[in-house]
Amino acid sequence: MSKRKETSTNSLNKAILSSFCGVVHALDLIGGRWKLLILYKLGTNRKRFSELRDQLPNISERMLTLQLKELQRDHLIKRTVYAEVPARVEYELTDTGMALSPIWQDLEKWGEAHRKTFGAAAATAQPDRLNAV
Amino acid sequence: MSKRKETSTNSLNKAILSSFCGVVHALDLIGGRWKLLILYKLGTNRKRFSELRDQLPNISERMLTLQLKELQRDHLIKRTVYAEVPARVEYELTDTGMALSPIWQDLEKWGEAHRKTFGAAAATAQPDRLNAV
DNA sequence: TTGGGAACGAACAAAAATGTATGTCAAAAC
DNA sequence: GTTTTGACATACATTTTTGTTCGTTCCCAA
Repeated sequence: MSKRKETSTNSLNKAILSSFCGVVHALDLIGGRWKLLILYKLGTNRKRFSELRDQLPNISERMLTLQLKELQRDHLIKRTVYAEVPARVEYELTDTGMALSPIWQDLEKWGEAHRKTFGAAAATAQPDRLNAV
Repeated sequence: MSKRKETSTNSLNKAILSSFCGVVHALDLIGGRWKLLILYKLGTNRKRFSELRDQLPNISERMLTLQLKELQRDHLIKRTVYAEVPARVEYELTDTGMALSPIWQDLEKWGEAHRKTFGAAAATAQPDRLNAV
């Protein structure tokens, strides 16, 4: 989120791919470690910063802040500040964010099925090196 | 893919989240810059290494190799080597990989719709800093 | 006997993502 | 006047991902 080099091949590839394929664009918006989880938590009802922090295992405040800011920038969530002291801030899904919901429900099913079939071992198992025909 | 530090908070978080939520597990498998694109290219029919390389804008051979290896490890694609000279290798989706297809078709729609609505400007626009109530 | 193409592997370098520690702000409670 | 609280900001360190360059192998064809 901070310092980037806009001219790196890395950045350029990202932009190219993102403009050329909707899926990649989508992944850009919801990718990363925490975003889908945050959206998921907000799926049912609006939550405040501290609630999210407490419900997301191990997230640091910095990460939460960054992700929320990006999600807001990309119009997936809406942020509301209440002028109280100490401040209270609430987050909720936008319509665009809600539109994702059926998709990650399917993805959830697929992911669970995959895990049940292949187990955690899949993460370390090596593929056959040669299966010639 | 190469040297990791299995004990870092980073790695641990990844593992924790992945085991606790199917969506995160799924994102683990199809995330990254190229994987969904590769799956997409293989969606219609099996392709060989060089075809993929030529059809993916700007991908390096190394990246393609790495991604293919991981996809194979995770049972999303199947690799077949023909004992010819020079070697010919073909890749195709497994059933698990195919099962993803409806999902990324929805994701594609969502991504396109998002881009049309918010445009490329979304990537640089800043959210309102304060919208007190 | 050199040269070629296909599909990689290895060493290295750059960039991006993630995590840690500490500081800020306002006003109200003590 | 010191402390407390929620929601961050800032500086910095670490880890992971992505990209670059070169080398390798196999046999056959020129």
